[in-house]
Amino acid sequence: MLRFAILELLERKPLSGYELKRRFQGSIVFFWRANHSQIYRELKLMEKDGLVVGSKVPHDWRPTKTVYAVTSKGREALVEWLREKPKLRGVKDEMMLKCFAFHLVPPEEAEAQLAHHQKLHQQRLEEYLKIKKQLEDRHGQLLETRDSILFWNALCLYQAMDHERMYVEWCRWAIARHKEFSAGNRPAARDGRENDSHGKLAG
Amino acid sequence: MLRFAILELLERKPLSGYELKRRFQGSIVFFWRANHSQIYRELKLMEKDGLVVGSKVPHDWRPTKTVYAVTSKGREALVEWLREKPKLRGVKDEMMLKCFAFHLVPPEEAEAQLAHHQKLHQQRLEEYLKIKKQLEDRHGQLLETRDSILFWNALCLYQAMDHERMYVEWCRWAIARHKEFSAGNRPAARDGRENDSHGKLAG
DNA sequence: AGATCATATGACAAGACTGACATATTCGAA
DNA sequence: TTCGAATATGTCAGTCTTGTCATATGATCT
Repeated sequence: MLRFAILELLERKPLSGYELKRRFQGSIVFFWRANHSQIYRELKLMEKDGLVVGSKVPHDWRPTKTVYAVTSKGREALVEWLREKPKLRGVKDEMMLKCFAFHLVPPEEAEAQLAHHQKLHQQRLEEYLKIKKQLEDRHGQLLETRDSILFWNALCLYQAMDHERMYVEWCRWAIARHKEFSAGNRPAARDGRENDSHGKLAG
Repeated sequence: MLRFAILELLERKPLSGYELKRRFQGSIVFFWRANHSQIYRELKLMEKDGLVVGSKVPHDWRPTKTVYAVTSKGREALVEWLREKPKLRGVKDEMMLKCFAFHLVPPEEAEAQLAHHQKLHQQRLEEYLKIKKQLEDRHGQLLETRDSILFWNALCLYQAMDHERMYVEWCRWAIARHKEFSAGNRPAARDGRENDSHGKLAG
């Protein structure tokens, strides 16, 4: 899995392990991440498998780096993988796992955790918006591009933003429901429910 | 991580490894999953750590099973974990990782994959709706419950549904954008964009 | 009679991932 | 001049996770 993420980036431009790590930050982080120890190890394995070749690039100052480029074998492996039907993999979400047992903690704490999580996702959303803005400044309206790399990149970015937005909204909604629950209110909130997301969507 | 998922379920009711696996299917699958080999191994480790105790329960027919119950130490560990602030973990999404490099495959194939993925998420959403319906048949309107276990359960279920809905919508939207892109259209679609999710939300 | 399904448990290999430790250089700031 | 930050690379231990193979039993279907 990780090796395909690496191949995708190297296919655009040969990079060293360190540069690769930085590229992850700016694009693939949306849906994949890895730390440097993982990346360096994987690069060596991939070289052994003939998917990439490394070449040493000396520097005046700074340590010599090894820049990796995709081989034709690597490119084939990447395309082959891209054409496979992806299977639907399960979500793993620590916050939700906790939420599932929040009846075991004091209600204020549960609510504080929801609020905290909302903030984290909000922040992440804002980072993504910043990245979007940068791309737009450089390339204009993303969806009007003729560049297929940029086009798919944009779709991915939108997906990542949708995800964060959904999460933020859910947190907000959950906190409101929880307040009602704690107060023991039933009917007062009912009229309002038609106007929030779950009133519309959950039917 | 897995051990807390297990503790959450055992805290409600002592279960054998096999039953635990089945419980995962019905509730925690929304945001965590594990196969049986993982569960059995973890249960043994947890018993060694004193978080659970197993007791053999013989059967007339069927092999004897070992039912595990949470110890007070296990319960403490669970609550302690629940009260920690959860850190925001990165998403890992194979489909999106592929999407990022879809410029390398023929456009029809990319689109077919999006459509296929949309269907998978649609199906998952329908499963969740079925589960929701079952819960409602048994307990009435979920958000009006006085049962805190059920309440949090419902919030989690709604989150899972929101997630699937978001994904389905994004796939639909992405396919439409991609058709425009392939056709080389720019302006024709512009008026319509104000009415779809990204016209509204991405600003 | 034979096949298959559901219950019930486990071993094992391989891969993925985290986090801490370790090292070396150069630049710029305090 | 000392400190930290950025560049650049690696090891290692331990954990988590996946997937496959293996083994039983009894029930039910054909």
